[in-house]
Amino acid sequence: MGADVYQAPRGTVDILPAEQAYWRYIEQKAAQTCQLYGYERIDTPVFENMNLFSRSIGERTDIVEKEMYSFEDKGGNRITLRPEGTAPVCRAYIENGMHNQPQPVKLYYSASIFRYERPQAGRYRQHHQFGYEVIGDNDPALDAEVIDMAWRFFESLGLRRLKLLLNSIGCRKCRPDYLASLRQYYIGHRDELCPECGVRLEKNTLRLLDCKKPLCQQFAASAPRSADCLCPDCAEHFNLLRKYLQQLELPFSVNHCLVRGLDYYTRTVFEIQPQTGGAQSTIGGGGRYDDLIEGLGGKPTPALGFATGIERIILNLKKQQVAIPPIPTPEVFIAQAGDKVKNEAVKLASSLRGAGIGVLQASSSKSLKAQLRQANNFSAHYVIIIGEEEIETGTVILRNMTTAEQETIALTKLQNRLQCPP
RNA sequence: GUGAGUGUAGCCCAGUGGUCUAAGGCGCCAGGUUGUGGCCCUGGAUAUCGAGGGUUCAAAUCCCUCCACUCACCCCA
Repeated sequence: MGADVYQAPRGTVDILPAEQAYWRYIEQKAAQTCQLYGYERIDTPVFENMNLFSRSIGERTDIVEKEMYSFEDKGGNRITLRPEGTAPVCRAYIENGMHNQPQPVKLYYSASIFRYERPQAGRYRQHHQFGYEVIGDNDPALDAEVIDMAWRFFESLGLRRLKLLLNSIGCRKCRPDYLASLRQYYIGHRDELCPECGVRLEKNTLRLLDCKKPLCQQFAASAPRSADCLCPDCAEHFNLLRKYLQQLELPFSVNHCLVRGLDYYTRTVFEIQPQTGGAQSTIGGGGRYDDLIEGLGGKPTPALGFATGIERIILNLKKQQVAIPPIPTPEVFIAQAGDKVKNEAVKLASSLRGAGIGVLQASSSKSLKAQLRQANNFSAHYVIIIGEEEIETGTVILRNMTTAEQETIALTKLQNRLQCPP
């Protein structure tokens, strides 16, 4: 690479003006949805102490083992750029004594997430997640609400043809027994598994279930199912959740191979995916993490949440050709005829802006023809033409760029005319 | 981290060893008479052909290394 060629680091992108309409659209829908369900926004630091993530996500997950951006700062602290959003929110909940607030506490965030991965479409080293957490209540109706909210959010964006996958992976009481029987089952097929699954068998038994190799999928299909091995409390919780989801007419399907990559999940896990899509198709997912807050040093506190990747949402909005409202630009353009009137043009622009009217100014060196072309390129609806003749009579020419009609109008009436067009 | 593909102006792309001091389209800029856009016409600017090195009389075209992107694995949003 040339010594003086600068490019954005691998896996990062500039979000250019042309893309911003998507971001603003999603941001706005997210905030609306959150308000509808009673969530308040929280912003946590971009970096945290490393052990917050290794303890919460799981020491032996891929995220912690090989994907974190970690470094030592000048004070010798082990720092990590946040690789997910839930643990920081839980840390903030504990640190700020939010258990003293009325429970549950409902928080949402929209934040940059950092993971050192090999970039692909829909996968970046810096990406953005919108997520929300409801902390301090174990009511399965809240699980249903969290899922319903995610679904409603995607619908409000105009995304269609999504599918909702659901599973329950039990709690610390019943999961060990389930994992033991799963392990037992897979040990019986050890020699037939793919090499990766051989490793998973030792390292992360649950993940055996979502291997994509056809043969491994056959084993997964007849493997013991977590939902069949729940303790009475978890079974009741899962039953109620499904009942509520049916009430809400959410088209979920229980997928017993659905497990998630972070260790803190308990009971409910779910994912939302487009019906067609490549490898990184999941646009959002979440679940319950009833032990996480306690694990981070808080009081035992049930909680659950959801997160979605903005870049993947945009990918799908484009794929489904959803029309996005454009970001408004100034409607008025001031052109000047002759260079002696620049002073007046500058004053006029400022006074209109002071009245809340968006204004662009023409480049003074351009011909009037070029200024009009410039106005057209910027999609101005009105062009104000100001020249020496106009200044003498205290008027301007107001040209409507859509109808190509124009009139001479007194300067004193201009503002009113632009604010209340006939 | 593994495997495969790709990389020519702001964008889309032609070009597979000499006629390439690189073609076309979009976009941009300017003109088509004196103070008026969009269509049309004419003209113009913009490319160290991803970077570095090598082979050759000759390289955008062949080889090597690196960088980036895309796809799959892996993982996940």
